[in-house]
Amino acid sequence: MTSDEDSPAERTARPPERGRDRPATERRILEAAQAILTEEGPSGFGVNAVARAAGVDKQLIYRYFGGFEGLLGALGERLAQWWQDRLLEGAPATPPESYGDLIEMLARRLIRIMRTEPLALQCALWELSDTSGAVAALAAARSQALGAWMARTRGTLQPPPDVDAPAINAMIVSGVSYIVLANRTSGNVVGLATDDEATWIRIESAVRLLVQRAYRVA
Amino acid sequence: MTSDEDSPAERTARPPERGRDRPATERRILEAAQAILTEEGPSGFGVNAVARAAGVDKQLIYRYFGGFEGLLGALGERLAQWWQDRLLEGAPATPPESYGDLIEMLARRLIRIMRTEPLALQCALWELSDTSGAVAALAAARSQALGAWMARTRGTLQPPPDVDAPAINAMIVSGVSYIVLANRTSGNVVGLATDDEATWIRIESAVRLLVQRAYRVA
DNA sequence: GCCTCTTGTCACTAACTGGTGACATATATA
DNA sequence: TATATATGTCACCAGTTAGTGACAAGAGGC
Repeated sequence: MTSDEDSPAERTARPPERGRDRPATERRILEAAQAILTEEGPSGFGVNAVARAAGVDKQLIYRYFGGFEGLLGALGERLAQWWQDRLLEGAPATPPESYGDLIEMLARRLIRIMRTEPLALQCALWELSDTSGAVAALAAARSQALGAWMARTRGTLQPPPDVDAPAINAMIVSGVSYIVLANRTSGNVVGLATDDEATWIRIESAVRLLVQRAYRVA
Repeated sequence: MTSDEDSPAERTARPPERGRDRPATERRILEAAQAILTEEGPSGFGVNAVARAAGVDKQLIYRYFGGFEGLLGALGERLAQWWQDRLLEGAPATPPESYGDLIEMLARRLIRIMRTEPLALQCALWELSDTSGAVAALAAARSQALGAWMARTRGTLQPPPDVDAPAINAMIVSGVSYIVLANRTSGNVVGLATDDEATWIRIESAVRLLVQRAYRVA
């Protein structure tokens, strides 16, 4: 209980080292946020963790982004671009010959991205678990990226008129997403050993069979 | 700072009210755990919350179940039975006429359960998000229940020999699961407005089309 | 040189988590 | 009836979270 415990002059506030630069700091924070989400997942994502990873005081998150929600919004914009890049990279997109080919290509790309990019997995997982609606921006980003890829690649291809293409496509995309998600934690999805690489070839074949038979004109 | 603040004789330990009965208490705890999981979901599930809901000190959870993991194990056994009951209830299971009919029936039952039972949703969500492996018991319970229903209902039906039935079925079950899960938080899955009741009819039709075309002998 | 705004850091609160040791009391046993 | 054990409660621990108010110091305008 000496008098020095509350002597106000002792606050030295270690000098900020790297010069003061708000845009750079905001970028650092966003990059740290993306890294945290990638490596720790939604449950590890928070103001404290992001600030710690960015090497910055969390107060700045409140000042620059308006708190948790604002940070999520900014991250959403960043991830929208990220999704577009991931979808477009890889094979040079040889034009599909049928609507079924188009959806099959989409499914293959989705499998590749979700299996190789942890960030994609964590985003999907976050969208499923969040109830506050704050993560809606992330879901919108991915949905928009998928739509853009479709519009860009489909050309003039049309599904057979008697098939409910949106519903079929939702089932395909959802099925792929769920299998990859479940593989992250269990290695056995619905009786399929997803830790075996051969299983993924079977899954791609199953997708091919489902899509081609669904969209074949009867 | 009077002397009564640490006088040891003041610990009165309010009388336990309801008589001491370990089996009953264990049941109370498990019921509370199930209720918490149903209403709050995985993120709200914890020793403190369960003890609070059960009106019991959390110390008993450690004594009777050996902590968090043990509680999960016991809850898993309870939920295995729960899944079997949910799968068997409802329509009296008119025997399917084809393997496709069988899978279609399974998908319909799964949609009904996941849409009407929050507990089913939260279980699926928990399985996807847990990384510690502690929730594996829950996944095993559901998987086993699905398998039992299949074995019980399929009779002698066989899929066409040239189709990879396990992979196809995994895609169907996964697709249905993901769509219902995503509907919980967003109301718009992959461009489908899942908050509209008519959409679910479209989804069931899509499942029917996918399954019947996949399992029709070519 | 002085003054103001911005950038950054520190220190704290209140609430929560999983987990543990000590205590009180009802019940069964000797 | 005395004693041991099982059951239940309380109080705390160290660690975490989201969020806020106060302070220090660089940067630019006058």
